[in-house]
Amino acid sequence: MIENKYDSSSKSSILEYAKILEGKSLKDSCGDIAISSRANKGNFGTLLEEFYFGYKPNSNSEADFYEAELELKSTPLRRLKNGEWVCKERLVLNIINYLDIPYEDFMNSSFWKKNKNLLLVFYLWERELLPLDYVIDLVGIWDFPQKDLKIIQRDWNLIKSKITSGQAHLLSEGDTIYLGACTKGSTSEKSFRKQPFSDELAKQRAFSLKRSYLNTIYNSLNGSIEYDSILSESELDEGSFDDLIVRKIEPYFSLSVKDIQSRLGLELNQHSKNYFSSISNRIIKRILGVSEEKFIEEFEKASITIKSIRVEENGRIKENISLPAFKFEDLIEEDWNDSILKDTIENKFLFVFYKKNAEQHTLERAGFWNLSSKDMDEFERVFNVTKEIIKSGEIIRDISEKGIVRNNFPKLKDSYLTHIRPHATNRDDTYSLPVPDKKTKQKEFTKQSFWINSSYVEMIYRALS
DNA sequence: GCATGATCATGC
DNA sequence: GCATGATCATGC
Repeated sequence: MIENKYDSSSKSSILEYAKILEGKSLKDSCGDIAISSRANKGNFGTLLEEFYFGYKPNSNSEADFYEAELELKSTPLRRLKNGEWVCKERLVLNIINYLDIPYEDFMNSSFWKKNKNLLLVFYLWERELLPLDYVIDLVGIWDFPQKDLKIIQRDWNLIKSKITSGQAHLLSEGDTIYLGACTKGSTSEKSFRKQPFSDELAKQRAFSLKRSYLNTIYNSLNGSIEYDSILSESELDEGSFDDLIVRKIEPYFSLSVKDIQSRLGLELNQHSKNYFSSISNRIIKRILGVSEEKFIEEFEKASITIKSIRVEENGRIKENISLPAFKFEDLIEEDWNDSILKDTIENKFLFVFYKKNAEQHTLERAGFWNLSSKDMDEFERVFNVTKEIIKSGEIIRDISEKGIVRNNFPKLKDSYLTHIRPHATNRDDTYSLPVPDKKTKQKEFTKQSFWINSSYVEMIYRALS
């Protein structure tokens, strides 16, 4: 029915035909399929392939339009509170074949063969709508820029080397910069696979472009945001991503915050209470050579967050790191794999440590860190414990005479990695509970968040020395 | 003294 | 008005 609408051997013809989708839903574009009962069930990508492009979805190792070397991918955008649209999820590409990859090179890999050129269809996801009614916002072909490709190629090699050294079960999303090895399939036993150089079963994983990277693709196809890059293409030949960036910070090691400020010509307002956190972020941006009002391209693409930590004179770290407060109602609806929490913690962090020295702090060390697969499993465990507590409605343990409310959420001692603490303006700053508390019948509870234990941060601090 | 709960300050 | 980073207060 769609024959002759485009030339499947020509990139430009396919793109031209795909572009017609912009501003419309599949129902608009394909009309008659709306009455098909099947069409109300399929997911967006399947419907797009079958009814608009007119081919059956497949799992070939070749690209979807193999003559044109073009792989079709659709991906949802979700609206933020401020009205802006952002990518909702990572872009999942082909499955990682643990048994084959040790014998592949990047350039002849199944990954590169299939995904060299992506035809991307961004659609506006809305909870209440059927896939047929999602409006297609933007269509474009993505050719990886050389600079990105260098990073992606290294990511691919890192994933390969973990598998080659019998560590497929230890793969973790945060290991890599732009290209991830994301879990694919259910978390149940059956999604475990054999790996070639170890008897341990490993979770099935697929190559994926991180959500943050996909977001910058969307923005650059749209031409909407300006980024400042910190690594040139030639620099990338001189070392790993991590090393290159830490090397840029190194000249400032052992200088006091004040000295760095005067060296960089940064205004200082010591009296402001969040002086430290704001000044530290500004310092790192300036050291990396990025103007303050712009985003760091590589950090945005890789979703790298800067964490500035103060170290006591005796080498201890007092502060736990807070994560954004969660909504009780949202958390119980989430599966770990598509949870906001996992999304927040699975990428890399740039830790910058400032050591207290007499009355001032000096920049002591810096380095990248990401949670290991074991850490991710531990977070998943604590996440699920928390979820069950909210679901059971057994939240409050007791209330002291002074009105201090003790709860049953996981505590510092319950995990080496994370605990739950209030994160609110005051006790009355609450979110509603999906199940009223059994003891007090209250329907709301003080906002809480996951915190990363200071002892874990201390461990990072020692590891980066 | 430390763990836990409560609250503050700032900036968007 | 809220998110975020930081710090204070209470009680074991």
